Amino acid sequence: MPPIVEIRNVANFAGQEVTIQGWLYNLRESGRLLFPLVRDGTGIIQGVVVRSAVPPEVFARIRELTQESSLRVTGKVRADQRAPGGFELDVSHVEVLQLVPLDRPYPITPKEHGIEFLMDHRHLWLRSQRQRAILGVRHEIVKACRDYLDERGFTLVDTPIFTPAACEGTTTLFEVNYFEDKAYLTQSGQLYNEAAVMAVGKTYCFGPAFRAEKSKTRRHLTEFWIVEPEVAFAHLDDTMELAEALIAFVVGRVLEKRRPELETLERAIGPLEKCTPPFPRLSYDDAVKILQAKGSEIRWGGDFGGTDETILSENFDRPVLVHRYPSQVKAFYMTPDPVRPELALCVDVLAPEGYGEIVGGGERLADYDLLMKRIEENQLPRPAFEWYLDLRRYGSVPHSGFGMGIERVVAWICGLEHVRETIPFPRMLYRLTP
RNA sequence: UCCUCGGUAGCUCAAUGGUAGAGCAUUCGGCUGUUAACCGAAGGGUUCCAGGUUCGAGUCCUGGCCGAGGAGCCA
Repeated sequence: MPPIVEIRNVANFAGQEVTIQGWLYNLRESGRLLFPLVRDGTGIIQGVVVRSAVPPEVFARIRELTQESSLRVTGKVRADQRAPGGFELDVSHVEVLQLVPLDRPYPITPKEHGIEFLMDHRHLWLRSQRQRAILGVRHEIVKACRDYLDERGFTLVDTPIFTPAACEGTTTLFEVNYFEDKAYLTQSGQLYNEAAVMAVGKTYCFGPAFRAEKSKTRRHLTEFWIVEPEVAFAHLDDTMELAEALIAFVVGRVLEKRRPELETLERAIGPLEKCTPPFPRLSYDDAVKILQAKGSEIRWGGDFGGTDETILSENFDRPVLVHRYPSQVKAFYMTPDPVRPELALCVDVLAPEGYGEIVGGGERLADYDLLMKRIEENQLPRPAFEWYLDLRRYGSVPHSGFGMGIERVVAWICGLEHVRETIPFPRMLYRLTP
């Protein structure tokens, strides 16, 4: 029996007989020649079937194969200049596992399709080369985040998905029945991170977050993934350095390990290669000045719109850290700047090329009285925050952290138009299936 | 939630108010090196739904449904 080989490894088997397990990607025919293209999740290889060289039933069986039929195909690996990937398979035998029926053919043909059709068939669309490349880059980004933090002494502490109240009070939450009670799907692990960090010193959580806002843009999902590191005794500058280093590490890892995927996506490498520290730092004050000079309607005290973020990031060739926003546009738990108390010790990182905010974070309020005041000002339900106040009663220390939205990072690194392609099964305002 | 655009063959799209079409896909035929192969032929329609105007509606009007792009909000 010939060995079962993954397509990505066929170069090691040149001249040998191998079996490949996969799906029919396409079939071309030219007289007494058949060219079945087989994919197996690791690559695509072109098979060559010469009518005179195989038994008639083998030729007939391959000829009637339909797109995405599952199969095992056996043949000899041969280097060939004409083949994409450099190798092709001289087929001698085929075993059909399931033949896609003629009266119900595979819906996604190797031609152009509209986004609605593709999203309705997302479960099949994932098989395409482009989507497989995105899944690979996403995996690498997630792994890079975890490797970076794990190697620096962070402990992963999982935070709950069901929560009793809003983390930030402002955004809309998904409400669910929780036996006789109401619960909400988390929008951030932030508050629980603050409890965990007092236990382990450096922590992060990595999980899904949910926002029930009716956002309808290329940057929004209702369910998205976020990595949130938190460090005890860290100040704003420390968290800015951490965000910068993490982003640079992630980009570097993708460049190192996922070149083929970036090529499939036709992603320009140059802009990614520039993403090395230090990243430019920009105060909110200066950012507003730049925006006003470029014709934005922004006034001091307001938050940036998507267009503002794009204008700002276009001034730089790498991610830009914007710090010290007015407290009024940021969450209640931000520490005020001791020099200018109307500002929060916070930072947003804007990705280059108009991809917008990928990181948001800052220094948390460590003072009990001030935090109490903020909770009251924001009319947050105090009982739900008693445990959070405990963190300021029992050995409160300065601490800082941030959240990085995985989908936006994937969209940026892959050069995608829309975050809907960055996650296997996107959840959006008008999209709950498949 | 608001603004804009769209819904016609399996897919992507055309069609001055006057016989509903093309490319691709599918089936059949041809080709011994094809690269989203190519060449020839065939089959394929509740024009999103419900009303209305008209001799006549895919086209015009009203309402609804579904989707896309953007805004606000956010990662």
